[in-house]
Amino acid sequence: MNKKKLTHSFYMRPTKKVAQDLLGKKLVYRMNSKEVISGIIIETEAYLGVKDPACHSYGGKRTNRILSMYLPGGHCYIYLIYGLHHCFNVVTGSSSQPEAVLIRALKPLEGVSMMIRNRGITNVESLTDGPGKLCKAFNINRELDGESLLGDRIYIEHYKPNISLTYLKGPRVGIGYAGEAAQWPLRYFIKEPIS
DNA sequence: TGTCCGATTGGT
DNA sequence: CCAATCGGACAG
Repeated sequence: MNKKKLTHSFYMRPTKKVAQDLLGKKLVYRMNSKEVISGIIIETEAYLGVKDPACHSYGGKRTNRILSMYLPGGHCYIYLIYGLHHCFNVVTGSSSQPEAVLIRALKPLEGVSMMIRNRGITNVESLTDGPGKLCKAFNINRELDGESLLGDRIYIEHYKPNISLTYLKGPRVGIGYAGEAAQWPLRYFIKEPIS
């Protein structure tokens, strides 16, 4: 099961399903031929496209920033938020459905020393426990926007945790402007600890 | 061209 | 609680 890259068909499924199923999977970033950074996905959020007031593509919006959302499932959608932090998303569904899954938190696995360097902190607990934090730890930025997750530079693998996982869900974070949609239980997370 | 503001974070 | 920090989005 491990070391098996998720395929195109995985990402083409309904966004909520992908968001939940990404929990416990392993995000791998190969900075170059030698250096590998990876972590287990422990928190995600689904963004449901044109019908979702919290989604950047709400109402069919199609601006330069969000063009990657209009790629087929299995691509990266990365944008800068608050002029300070990057957010990493996994594009889902067909190109006519501009939907994505935000990766909100990881449990660091490989390349921890590099994450510590990238983040400028030593506390491993808070290395990748937020969408902006994990991008900084992985040194991910908009240069990877639109990149395929089926290639060798960045991808997601199956992963077999050593313990059974407890799956939870709740309202998404930081989208108070979205009205009713702010209550939709589209945030998925795993109860710690994971090994 | 001008103004407003955000799928966050870190420090007070 | 609040500042940081900047580019996207949209109004004019």
